[in-house]
Amino acid sequence: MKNKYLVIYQELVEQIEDGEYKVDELLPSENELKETFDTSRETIRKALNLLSQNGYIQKVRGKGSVVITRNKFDFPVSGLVSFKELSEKLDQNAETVVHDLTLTNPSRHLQHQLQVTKDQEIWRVVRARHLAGESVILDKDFLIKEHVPHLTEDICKDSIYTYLEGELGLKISFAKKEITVEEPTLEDKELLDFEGFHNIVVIKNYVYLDDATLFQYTESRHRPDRFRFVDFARRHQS
Amino acid sequence: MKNKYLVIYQELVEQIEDGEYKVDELLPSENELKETFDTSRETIRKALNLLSQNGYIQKVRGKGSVVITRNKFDFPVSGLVSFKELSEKLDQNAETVVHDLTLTNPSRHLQHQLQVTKDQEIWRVVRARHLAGESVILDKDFLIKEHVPHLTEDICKDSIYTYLEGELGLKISFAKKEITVEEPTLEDKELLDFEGFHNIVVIKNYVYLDDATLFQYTESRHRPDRFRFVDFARRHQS
DNA sequence: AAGTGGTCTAGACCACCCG
DNA sequence: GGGTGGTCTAGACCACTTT
Repeated sequence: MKNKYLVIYQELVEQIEDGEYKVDELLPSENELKETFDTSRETIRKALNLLSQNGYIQKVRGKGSVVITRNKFDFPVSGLVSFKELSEKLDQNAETVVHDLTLTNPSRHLQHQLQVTKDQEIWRVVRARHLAGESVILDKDFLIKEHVPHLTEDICKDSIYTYLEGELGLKISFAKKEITVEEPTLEDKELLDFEGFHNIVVIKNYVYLDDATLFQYTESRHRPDRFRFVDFARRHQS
Repeated sequence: MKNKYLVIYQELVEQIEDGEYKVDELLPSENELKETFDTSRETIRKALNLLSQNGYIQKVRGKGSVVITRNKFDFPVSGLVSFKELSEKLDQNAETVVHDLTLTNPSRHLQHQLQVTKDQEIWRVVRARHLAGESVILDKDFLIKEHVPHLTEDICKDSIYTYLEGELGLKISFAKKEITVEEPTLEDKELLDFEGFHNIVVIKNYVYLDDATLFQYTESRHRPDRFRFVDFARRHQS
């Protein structure tokens, strides 16, 4: 509990989710909130901007902050979410099978994607994700060894992210994501239950650390029926 | 040219894109920028936060603002982009065929999606988008007549967004987007050049106005080879 | 006219990084 | 220790909506 504006943000999120402020209602004005939280208006505005960015409110000039609908199906695939968090949200029987966990030198393609030289060692992790008894997602992770000296099958079966952020204290700050639909490869057909599906959804992720260094490249290959992406785009200035 | 922080933002974007600041280099510090732009630090910070949100820089505590790579293929499909802007970016021969432009009463499904009653009239617009001579995208737009009294084929052939924002002065503020992969419908097969493709990428858009009212529901149906989505996700606080 | 959010200012203290 | 970005403050003026 440090940052005032974060505390205020969390407090307001809770109140909205508890239904204390309903959809289409107005939040108290910034001046009122300033008083109730005993702070300055700019700090209140920081908290409100967070609410706005995360899809809780829409600010309207001259009126106030309107509470808006978060879609029912609004689970946050948008942004950075690991399979572990995701399967917990979806509340399904989830299992992970590790097919490969090796140290290699990067191919030319990977050298380019990860911006490394051919002499830097790279972890290659291939995992199949099972939901409701079917193998539906193939995750291929490539991590720069320099940042991740150790990696075991147990870590990969659980969640690499949890390990990186928890044990290693690495701070992941942002990711660039590219989504395309492609023909399945032989590897896809081998490791996934494909049953007559003709395409595969490929999500390429470039993951950056807090200090702006690129350290991981991931391909997450989804059977099309098990793919859904939700995005929340706010219009900014030109 | 009004908002100081926007002017500063645009100035810095230009300098970065012109290569005055290169990838992995630091921008001048906030205090220096404060002086050069003759303003306060908070205003500089507002501009820098915009740069950060739009993927130009990564701020590192104790060091400065690092310029980061925008991928070469980084055309902004992320966020709200109309077909017109998109085809201009891609620099292809683009054409739009209007297949339907009618006023109807909403089906039960649409009543739900648009949150309207069955008595409110709705524009139904169906357009096929042609790129390089092939019909590859099917756009189905549903607009609430209350907000858009007039609509002509010419407007639809050009860009509905341009008309709404330009002529009508409507301000679009944000959209919720959902991407899935589905089986093509008969309509898809009729109106698109499908040639052996087995899936279709469906992008459902819920578009909101400045005052937080929902006014449009759109389905954009892409042939899989013509679909690509780029996202830039920043990790925020818990 | 009163109230709302949007912008801008000048100053302060802090946590962090680096030489 | 000096510089950096992160947070917070108290106050000001503006554009907009509502009564």
